[in-house]
Amino acid sequence: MTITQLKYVLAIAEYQNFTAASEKCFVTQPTLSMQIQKLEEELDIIIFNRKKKPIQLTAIGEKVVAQAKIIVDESQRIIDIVEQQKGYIGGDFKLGIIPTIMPTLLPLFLKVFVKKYNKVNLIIEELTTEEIINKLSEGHIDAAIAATPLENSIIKERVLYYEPFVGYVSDKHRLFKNKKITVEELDIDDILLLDDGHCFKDNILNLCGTTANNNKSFQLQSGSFNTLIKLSKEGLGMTLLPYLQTIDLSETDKKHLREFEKPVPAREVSLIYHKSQLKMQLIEALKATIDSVIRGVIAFSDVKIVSPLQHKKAKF
Amino acid sequence: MTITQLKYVLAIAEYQNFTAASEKCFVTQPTLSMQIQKLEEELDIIIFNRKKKPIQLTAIGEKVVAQAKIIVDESQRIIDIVEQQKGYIGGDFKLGIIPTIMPTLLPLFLKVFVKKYNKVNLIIEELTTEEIINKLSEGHIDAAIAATPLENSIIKERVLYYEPFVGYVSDKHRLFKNKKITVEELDIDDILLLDDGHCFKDNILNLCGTTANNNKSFQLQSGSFNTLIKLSKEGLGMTLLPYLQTIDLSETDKKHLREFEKPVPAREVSLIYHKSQLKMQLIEALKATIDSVIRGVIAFSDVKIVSPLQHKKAKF
DNA sequence: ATTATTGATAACTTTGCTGTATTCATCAAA
DNA sequence: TTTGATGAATACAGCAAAGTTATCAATAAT
Repeated sequence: MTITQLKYVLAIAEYQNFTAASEKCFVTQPTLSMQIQKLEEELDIIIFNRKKKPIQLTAIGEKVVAQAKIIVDESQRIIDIVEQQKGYIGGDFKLGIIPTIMPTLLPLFLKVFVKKYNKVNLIIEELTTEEIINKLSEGHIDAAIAATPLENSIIKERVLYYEPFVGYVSDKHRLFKNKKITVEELDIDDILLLDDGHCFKDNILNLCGTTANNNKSFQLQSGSFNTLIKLSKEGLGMTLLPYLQTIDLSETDKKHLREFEKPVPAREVSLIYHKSQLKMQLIEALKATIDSVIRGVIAFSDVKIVSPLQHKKAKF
Repeated sequence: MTITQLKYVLAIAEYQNFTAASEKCFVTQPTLSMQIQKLEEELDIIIFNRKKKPIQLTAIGEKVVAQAKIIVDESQRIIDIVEQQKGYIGGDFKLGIIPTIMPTLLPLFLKVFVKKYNKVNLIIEELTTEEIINKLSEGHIDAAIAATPLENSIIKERVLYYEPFVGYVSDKHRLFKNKKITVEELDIDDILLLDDGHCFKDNILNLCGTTANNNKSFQLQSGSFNTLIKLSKEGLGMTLLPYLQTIDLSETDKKHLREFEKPVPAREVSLIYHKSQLKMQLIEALKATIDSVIRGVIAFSDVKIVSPLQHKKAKF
């Protein structure tokens, strides 16, 4: 049994296809066939049921794959440990970021980070929370930035900051006259929301304690806050923005912003990574960088955390 | 990096000698030299300091060895998992037992166990608690039976039974007239003890709350309970026996036994194994066997646990 | 100074992984 | 039923890498 064989097993289990897996492993398909056969013979078991299309794991195959993941992870870690000891911060670092954080947070830390850690090849991908969870567990990304808590046992979370929600209210809106707004004054039916799939939408639904928005006069969802702001100006309702989205608005737009009364509802934004804690020194370096830049932008204050998990309020 | 290389690293780290390690790995010494060099080159570190005699681990070598242990353990486990899934209970099983348990417990379960699990090649070794801890952590034995708790973080414990202490009192002794005895009546200075190194001796010292026995009129220690009994008969004091030692005594000897008042002081006897939980199915099988035979011999009752750790009373 | 011990090196053998080419099995469509 | 497409297994050759034997070099012990 070799680590290479175990990596092959994991690749095949993931792609459910020898040929596709072989490409990802940078070997030919017969190589995989042979190595899997050897491993199956050595352990005297059958890992894959090739009869089914696509190929399936046998019951025992499932267990072998689970253990193989541990072994491969731990063997990756030995390199990690060595580099940490050498004090070297470098190599590829794949980071996923959810769409509602990406455009506002990235400009804040990117320049600082790549300058400080110029040996790191940072690869950033915009992903939904769901995609992030999948890619983290498969090891396709090393870490991600998302709204938390996720309550996922394979993922570890390190809180970066709490980002308050801010109301954007058109001058025709009933709340425009108020200097500050409260959660109780919100009416889910006149709040413009992002597309399904954005966890920021779920944040707001949770904030309002609503599960569905059936009794709305129109159904209109957008993937961009700019669109929501424009629609709001047209008098189609108000919207809620995460704080970082508001700092670059024009002065005229800023007149439409309404902060919440304390405790201000906020989302928790965290750096998340696989529990196996690979690339920890890179993750620590990234967290330190973001911590340092965010300190000048968001002041910690009296906030009330709203969970991104659908229909669930965060316990705090 | 291969699992084989990591095994070589572990062997060399353990024996601090390439030649000795090579024998244990069933390869020649140059093989080890070359493979270690390859690994060191791949990781771009030096694992062993060959200048010193015997060879020493470098700082980073220590970390690599620790991680290598994890990887090798986990890769061993994959075989374990497969066999468990196949429902196969077999293979070598190396069991250590402390001297004060060995002669009394072994006859109780050995026959039953080897008959039921005839595919298992049981290898039993009489070892002190200290030797057991060393051998367990090095992986030289799979499990052991000893007095617990040990409070060792790499060792897991499964309690088998609580074995009461029983006094053996000669007819000239001041306690002979009593039907039952109490801890308070004991005088450490007239109790005959086993050799140093036997944890049963430490049990008794803890029981009496004594750290040393300086003010004794004579120094006489033995490695066998039979000797202690004989000396006791000579009027040289009383002694304490673990319950299982008493059931095979002659009828005359039994007249000298004095049970304790409840709560009866007792030692906790456990099946212990490495926290990595290799060979779990065998360990479970052994525990089940011992559980079944011990039930007819020791009735659980009101006991007070005495710790085997020197100068430390067990919290319960 | 001599001998013993022990790790490194060199030359050579053997094992076995990998790639190319091909075959085989399965399933779906004609 | 035949045919074609897809995807895994097989055959075989080439080569990289692990292993062995023999020997050297360095250090420690007598």
